Parts: sequence; C-alpha cells; structure tokens
Amino acid sequence: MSFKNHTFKLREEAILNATTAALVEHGFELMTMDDIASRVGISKPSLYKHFASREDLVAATMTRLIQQAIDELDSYPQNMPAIDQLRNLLGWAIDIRLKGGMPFLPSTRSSIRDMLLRNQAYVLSIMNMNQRLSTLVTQCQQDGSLNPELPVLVILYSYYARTCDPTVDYLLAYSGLDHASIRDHMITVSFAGLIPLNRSQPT
Amino acid sequence: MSFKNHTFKLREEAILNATTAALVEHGFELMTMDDIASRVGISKPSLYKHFASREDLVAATMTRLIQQAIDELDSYPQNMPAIDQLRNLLGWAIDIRLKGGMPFLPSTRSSIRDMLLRNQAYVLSIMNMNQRLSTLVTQCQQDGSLNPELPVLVILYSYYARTCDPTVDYLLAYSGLDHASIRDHMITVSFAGLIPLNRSQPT
DNA sequence: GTCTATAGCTGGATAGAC
DNA sequence: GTCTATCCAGCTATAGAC
Repeated sequence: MSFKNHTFKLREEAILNATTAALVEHGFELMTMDDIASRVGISKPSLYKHFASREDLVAATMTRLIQQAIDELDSYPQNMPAIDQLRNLLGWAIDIRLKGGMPFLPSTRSSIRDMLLRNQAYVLSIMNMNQRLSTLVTQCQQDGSLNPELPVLVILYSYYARTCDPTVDYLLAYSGLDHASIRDHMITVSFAGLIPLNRSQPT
Repeated sequence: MSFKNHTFKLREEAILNATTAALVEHGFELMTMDDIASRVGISKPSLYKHFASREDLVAATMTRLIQQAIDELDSYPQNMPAIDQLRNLLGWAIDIRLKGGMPFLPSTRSSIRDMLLRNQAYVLSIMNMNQRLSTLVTQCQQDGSLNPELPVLVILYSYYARTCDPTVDYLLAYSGLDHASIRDHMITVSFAGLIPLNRSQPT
C-alpha cells in the first residue's frame, strides 16, 4: 500500500516533468496526451487515471512551477532587501528558461487563462504568488529602489512578463551569448531599461 | 477583367483582416480555415483559391503587418532623432494592440517561427525591418540615447518583445487604466525600466 | 470561381479485457 | 490499475457539380 502510493507519486512526478517538456517544446495548444503518455512510457488510459483531463494536467504542471517559485522566495534570508529578492527570483526564472524549462506566464491567450482560472489549486497558488510579489514591489517603491511613480500593477505585470520574455529564446538562438550573459542582460534591461544609466531623461 | 481583379484584391484584404482578428482571438494553433471562411462570408474552397495553405495565409498576414510597420517608419520626418523614431514606432505598435490588433512577434514557439521562415515574402520583410531597426539602435548608441554597453541584439530583441508584451493584455484586463496611460507606461518601462530615474544604480 | 460534400487524419476521452 | 482497441469530434484540404 505504501509502496504503491510511493510509485504512484513517482509516476506523477514523471508525468509532470514530461508535461513540462512537452509544453516547452510544443506549447499548450499542440501538446497532446498521446505525446505525454509516450514520453512517460505509459498508456493513455493510465495517464487519465492520474489526471482527469488535459486541462487538469496542464493546471497541475503550472501550479507546481508556481509553488517552486514561492519555495525559491522562501529560501532567501529574511533580511535580504526586497529589490534583491526580486532580482534573484527573476534570475532564477530566467535560469530555468535557459535550461529548457517553462516560463511562469503560460500565455496571454484568454482561452488558456480562463482554463487555468477554473482550476482552484492553480488560482490559490497564483494568488499567493501575487500577494508575495505585490508586497515586495510596494516595499521597493517605498525605499526608492523601484520607481514610485509607476502603478504597482504596471511593475508587477512587467515583472511577470520578463519571466516569459521571448528575448531569452531569441538571444539563445541567434546571439551566441552564453547563459550567464543572457541572464545578466535580461536582468539589467528589466530593471534599468534600454537607456544609459545616470541620466536625466525626458521619458 | 479589371473589375474582377479589383474585387479579388478587396476580398483578399477582407481575408487578411479576418485572419488578423482570428489570430488575435484564438492564436495561431487554434485558428481554423473554417473560421476565416465564415468570417469573410465565403466558402473554404474559395479561401483556398486565394491562399494555397493555412501557412501561406498566416505568413501573408504577418508580412502585411510588418510592411505596415515599415510604412509607419517611412512616414517619420527624415530629421527625426533615431530614439524618437523608436519611441514612436513602439507607441504605434502598442496602439495597435490596444485596439485589438496583432503583435509583431507571433510567438517564441519554434514550430511557428520555422513555418514563417519557410515563406520568402515574410523573410524578406522581416530582414528589411531588422535592417532598419538595427541602424536606428546603433545610431542611438552612438548619440548616447541608448545604452552603448548593451549588445545590439539585446536591445533589438527586447524592443521587439515589447511589441508583444503580455503586460498590455493584463493591464487592459485588470488595471482599469485607460489606453493612453497603458501606452505611456509601456513606453516608459521599455526604455527607462522599473527603477527610478536619475539614479546611479548598482546592477 | 464558387459552392456542397467528403476524404483523410489527428487527438481527447473511454469501454472492456486482464 | 494497466493495457488494447475504439469512438467521436473537429480540422485541413480537395473532388466534382454548377
């Protein structure tokens, strides 16, 4: 019984890993249950014993990723400045992308967003994440490390967007830059933008 | 003959418009030829008389969009500073998004990218666009309006990415900000980043 | 050149044997 | 709980009548 439970858990991990790989490779719309089953080495009905539908499977995969991000945040020292927490978490997310992993934000497509929002576990995890990040952003605006004139949501969504920025993929494919450089440039551009430092700038 | 040709052109415009709307609504993968035909009010075989395949249709739609961007660039006065040309073009692209139009960069998904790269007209237009933008970026780095320490490709891809930034969609859906504010914030964040102006900043 | 009708295929989901 | 085999829906693309 405990053994069965254990192997069940292990297989579930394998399924989520395979789904992550399939999502990265094909994207949500072209990800098929056949492909997942074949990657894991099980049959499709067995796959459906673990996840009742394709939607459930995708939502579970996204939920695990968000939980990993929250765990990453939790691993930072209590006294780390908020801006450094944001910087480090973005670096963590970009590293995942560079290693072939999945971005936070699955899509701007409303069909996918709506589908995920129907999944309770996913919604809970994303609300948790939003709460954590909003607090950090507000702290940064108060201590002057982020622009206090920008609405919180503008910063928050821009931050999320950088975790799924296609620039990473294009730089990987065409620039010849190594992973560390891509990571550093992405962080620089995300926080400091494209214009030179130490400027008084007209917007 | 000339009349037929004229209506043919008009219908082709209508097809491209319908495809744009379908791409915005459903995304590339879920865009169907049935849907396009029904939006235009013609039958599927007639649609295939205009475009030999779904891929051709999508490529033609993207090509038209890129050509419109080049036309926009061409409309700027010769003596407009390069940085203002970049700012204005980004504003133009975001306005299109806000009005329900399509972003430049269709996807980071390699299957779509590869498909488009097999289309000669598309490749030519995108090369033209890259050429124009690269020149502007280099000029800006020389006159100090863009950070000269960043590789050109980092700036170029980041710039493209802002034209398809999901932040626009999320701000539209959840922030309550009006179009002009969203547009202005997007431009500010793209060029100046998230940190306050007039800073000497560690990164 | 336009339509109706359909071929051919793929993928989500399941029935039923073991 | 796992498999093989299969159902059914929906899609691209085309044949063939007009």
